[in-house]
Amino acid sequence: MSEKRIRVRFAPSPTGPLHMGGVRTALYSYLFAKKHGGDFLLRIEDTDSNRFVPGAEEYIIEALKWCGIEPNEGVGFGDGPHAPYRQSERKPMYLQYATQLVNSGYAYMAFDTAEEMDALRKEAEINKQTFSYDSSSRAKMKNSLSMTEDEVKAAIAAGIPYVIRLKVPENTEIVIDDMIRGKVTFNSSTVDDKVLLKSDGMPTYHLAHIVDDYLMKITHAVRGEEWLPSAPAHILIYQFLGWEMEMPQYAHLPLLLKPDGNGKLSKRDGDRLGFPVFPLDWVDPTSKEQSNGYRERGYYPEAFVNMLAFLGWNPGTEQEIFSLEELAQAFSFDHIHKAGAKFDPEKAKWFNEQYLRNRDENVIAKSIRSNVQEYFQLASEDHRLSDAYLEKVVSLLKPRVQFEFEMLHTGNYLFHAPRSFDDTVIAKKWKPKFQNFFLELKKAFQSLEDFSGAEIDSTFKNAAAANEIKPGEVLQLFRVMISGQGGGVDLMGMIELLGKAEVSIRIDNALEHIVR
RNA sequence: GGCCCGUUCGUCUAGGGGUUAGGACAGCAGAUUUUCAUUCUGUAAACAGGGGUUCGAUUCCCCUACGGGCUACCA
Repeated sequence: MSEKRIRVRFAPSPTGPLHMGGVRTALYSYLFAKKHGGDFLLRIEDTDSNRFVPGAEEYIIEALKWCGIEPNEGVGFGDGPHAPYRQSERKPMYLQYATQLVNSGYAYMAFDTAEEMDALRKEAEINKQTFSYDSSSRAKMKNSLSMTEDEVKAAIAAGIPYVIRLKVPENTEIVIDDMIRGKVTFNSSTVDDKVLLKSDGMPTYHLAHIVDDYLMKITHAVRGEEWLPSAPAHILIYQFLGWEMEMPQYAHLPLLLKPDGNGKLSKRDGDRLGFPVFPLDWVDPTSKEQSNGYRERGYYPEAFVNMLAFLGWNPGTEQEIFSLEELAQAFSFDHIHKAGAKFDPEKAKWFNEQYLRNRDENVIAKSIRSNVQEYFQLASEDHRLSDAYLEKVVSLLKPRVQFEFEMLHTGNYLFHAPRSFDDTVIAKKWKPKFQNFFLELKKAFQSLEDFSGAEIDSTFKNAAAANEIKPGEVLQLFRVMISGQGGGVDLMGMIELLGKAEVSIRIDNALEHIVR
């Protein structure tokens, strides 16, 4: 094996927001590079000006940053020795290699118009066939192979637009050694003469990614399975350019499938089933259509990345929670599952829950403070915004939620007195004699010096005994009086947190509601 | 249609010629929590089908079925 430094690139097209499948491709590329102490770079493949979407490139960069999948080279990450990293800015380089291929007889110029091509495709369709521009048909087409030298010169002189096509040989075996699938064999007769350079002078993906991978000294090319059918053409290009020894190793990743039914995961599935398909929120600049992001839906980036890593890969052990560094240590293409993975939104939530549980209470408290203030409209000096108060809130609520933002509405009664009461509980449990009990309890609370959970608990039990009441009779009732709800966080903990004064007020309020 | 890839519990997956086919999510049941949630315990649940090869195939080979991808001057 060579001692070449491992270099892996992520090369998306700025045609819209980065799909979670794209993030996974970036993640695996990144992990592989990190595992081997190599480089990870971001290249923007913007060779199709028609599909360019403003803001998409910025979105890609921001999404990678949010995930912690940071390239050490490339667009948005300080460029590097192989700048520029945007293909539109590398246009002259591609022409050079396309010309080289034509001159060496491995490619040719084709003058066929879009209309002519469409007509041929339609005709083939009628006969239930597919038109293919290849060794079987190119002699009948208008190209530098079928035309005389003079005709070609005349066409160029007349300014007739042309493309450069790869001249794929007939009936030869092409084998690709994929890192995930092993050896895959194709017959060159099933590969069409792909366009290498478009009539506007821009390269297609086929030429561009190869020139760039070669120039940027890429050692491993990770991409989606949808590229496997064109891989033989890519191998041919490497051979024809004389770069066979420098060809990166390809890894074709399985696809991400929709949770229900069949087919690959799309934005529509997210809308339909209510889960995000993109890392960040996105608004389409022309249609104004909105797409939900994991970030805005309250996912921790660590949880999102961890979840994504396990969609098609496993560490070979039973450990499921991995930091990015641990993932990089454990990662290997050997453990990538070959079949597509159906995405499970429930498991995604579970991952977030795990990260929430493991997060320090004071960290969460700091994180939710401004949201709490806004949500409950608290003055900034309100004691409920203090570290101490918020940390207790978090410790009470943490086992009950999967996302930080859920704490606000799940635990709303920790921030304000109940505005309504669960009357079904009251109707079922209330007895007139309880009124006196709760008044006594309130007094007992007020005389308590140490208003702590244990003290509160024993005070409660003593008061009940004094009134010949079993604690079970009034416990849920008490909860409803304090929180308005029949269920919720630990009652004594809640009372301790709320404090003497607030609890007294709430008892009075509740009594007024019940007895009135 | 053609070419290519794939197929283990509902889902993500481990395993790999001889296993009680393991784990996780979701489900169900019980314990604990005088609530709910948490936690714990238990439980149900899978090798697509057919042929080979073999003493023995879920595992290797072939065929079929099913699923997916590609079949653009898009990536």
